[in-house]
Amino acid sequence: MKRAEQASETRTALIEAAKRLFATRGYLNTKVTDITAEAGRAAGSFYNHFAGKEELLKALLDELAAVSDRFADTAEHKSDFTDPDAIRYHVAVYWRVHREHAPTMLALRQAALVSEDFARTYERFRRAQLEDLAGHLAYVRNLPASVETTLTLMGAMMEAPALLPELPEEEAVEVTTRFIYRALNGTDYPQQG
Amino acid sequence: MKRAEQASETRTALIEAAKRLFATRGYLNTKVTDITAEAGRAAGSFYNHFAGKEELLKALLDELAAVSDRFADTAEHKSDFTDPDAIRYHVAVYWRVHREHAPTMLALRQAALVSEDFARTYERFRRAQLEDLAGHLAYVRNLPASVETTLTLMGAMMEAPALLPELPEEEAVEVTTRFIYRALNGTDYPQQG
DNA sequence: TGTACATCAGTGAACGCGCGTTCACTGATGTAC
DNA sequence: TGTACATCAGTGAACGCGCGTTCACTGATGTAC
Repeated sequence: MKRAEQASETRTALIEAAKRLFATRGYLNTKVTDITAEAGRAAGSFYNHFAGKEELLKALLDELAAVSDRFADTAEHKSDFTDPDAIRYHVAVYWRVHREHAPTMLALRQAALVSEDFARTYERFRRAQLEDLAGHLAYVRNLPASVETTLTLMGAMMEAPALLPELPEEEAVEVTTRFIYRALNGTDYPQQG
Repeated sequence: MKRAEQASETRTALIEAAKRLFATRGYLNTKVTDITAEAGRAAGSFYNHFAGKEELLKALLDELAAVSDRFADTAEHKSDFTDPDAIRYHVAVYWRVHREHAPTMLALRQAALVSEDFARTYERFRRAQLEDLAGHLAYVRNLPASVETTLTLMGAMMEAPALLPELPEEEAVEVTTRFIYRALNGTDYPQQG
């Protein structure tokens, strides 16, 4: 095997091992040596690839940023939040990104607790999230509060499908959408037809 | 000064110091020696009063439980969540308890990340919270989802005032109430009559 | 009330565990000629 | 193609820092007589 391949295989193995461990026992509870053990490498090997656990997390965040951008770009999506479909689309995308990258998100949230630096990063992610939603509220006639405040509350609700693990994905997205729709518009879904 | 007084004064000083530090730098970031330093005592003194940082947190949780019970008992409150006042009352109580005990709640959430034991405690708190709300949903005719699911979403929204630090308390409670009212009932507030 | 001893809160230096990180070493891959 | 040397990924024992926890000591309060 070529050296470069070898190195990149180990790097990937470390990242995947880290994700598995972050998902099961959390970022703060995972030691560097846990990661190397899970990846089947020697402890020292870790430092050939990352300066420390923080740097590994930064690598995970880079992955995540790439994916988010991809989503943001593609979407030729409905804008009007008086239309349930427009809300549902955003809830679904948000949920899929977060579920796919659950270990990274969880690690980021935990890292933010003990590191100013990651706290800022987390805040930046949240803001970007909200800005994406901001434009869509302009269509709504009868918001429950100011745009800024409504955004904050709505942003919190976007996490809701994660709280409903016992429901099938589609249903979790649907009830979250309906909850948000009602809160934004002050009515239930419009009659079909 | 009597011995018992002396001991209880030190104990209190340690608890108050811990709360201050938990609030500013978080539970996980606070070391036992930080607490003793903040309280102006020697490091060893801590262990005359608590077996460790965990035991101190348990003492804080006992305080919190006492307060919560007191609130639960007193309240001869409105039950019908088709009435905005009933929702507002719950949002306000929840918010006041959480704000007053913010350092404890934050510590509990952080401790839950690294300890199974505290994770269970946190879950018990959350459940108790939801059960208190459950009875009130029976009045609502047109819930956005099943009672169980609606409860979960509503429970998440109860945290909302904490996300709105720039608003005065009353306003934060009000917008949260309105958001929840709409989501539950599928209409805006009823016309005043 | 006074004296002698016991108890106990508080002290802080020292100990030791856990874990992150280093580093001398190995063996395989790459390069020069 | 072959040989000699250089480079580099990976290894794991060992080192050392940070911090939780202990413990012998001090001095003040409590108790016995």
